[in-house]
Amino acid sequence: MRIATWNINSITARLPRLLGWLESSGTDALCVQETKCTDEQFPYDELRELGYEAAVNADGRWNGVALISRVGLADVVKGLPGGPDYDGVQEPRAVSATCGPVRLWSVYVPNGREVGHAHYAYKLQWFGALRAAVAADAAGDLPFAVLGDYNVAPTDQDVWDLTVFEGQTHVTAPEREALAALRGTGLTDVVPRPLKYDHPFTYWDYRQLGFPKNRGMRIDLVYGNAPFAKAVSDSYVDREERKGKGASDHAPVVVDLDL
DNA sequence: ATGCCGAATCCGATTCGA
Repeated sequence: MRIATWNINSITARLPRLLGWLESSGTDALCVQETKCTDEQFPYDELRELGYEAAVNADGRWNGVALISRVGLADVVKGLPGGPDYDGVQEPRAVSATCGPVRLWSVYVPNGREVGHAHYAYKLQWFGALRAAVAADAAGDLPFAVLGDYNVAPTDQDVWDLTVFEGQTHVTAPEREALAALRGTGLTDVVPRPLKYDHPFTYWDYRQLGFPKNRGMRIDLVYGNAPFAKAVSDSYVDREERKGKGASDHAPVVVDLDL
């Protein structure tokens, strides 16, 4: 089966591309982030016409995640159990479900904004809650993976120029330690192959020719447990989807599984 | 050609993103 994760930066603005990409890629289950819509605005009907059902956790103009599947959606959980509030609100940043033989999470980790900002503390708290919530499944015998926009570059090689990010979020030690702690539950970073250049960036800023100059970051990650990682036959970043007018600033990360 | 930021919202300046 083929699964993927994609920060689509508004499912409304991206709907033609989303529908076209689902068909052309033959993806069975897709994790999406930044739907930027309410549940009422979510394009359930258009997806159903292509044979997909969706589990959605979205409440308006910011954030929002979904699982889109044509191989089943069972035991849906909306939200991050035990997750922290921000400004007194539980933001829609997680949804999980069992899609055929594999249990998947779609996550949109808080950005953090600036080191020392309340949003940065919230980001680290959110990682702690995620670790606790997935620990049992990560150590389990069934294929399991947490996919999404982690808003952290795991290594120095995962940003196009480290000097640009000095003192910024996404590369700090506490954020990387939070990722390492998450892996410590039994998850492996399934690193995709790039379709061009030497590093599998997944995000390129819209501004200043970020994509043509390959000024990217690898922040969209697939963290799978041992049964999941063992089943991976291929993985790549579909940078073709980042091209042209009407692209998201993130490209889909595709994973093929012998399941 | 991969091309100089884009999306949602109290309709247009503001907020957010990484």
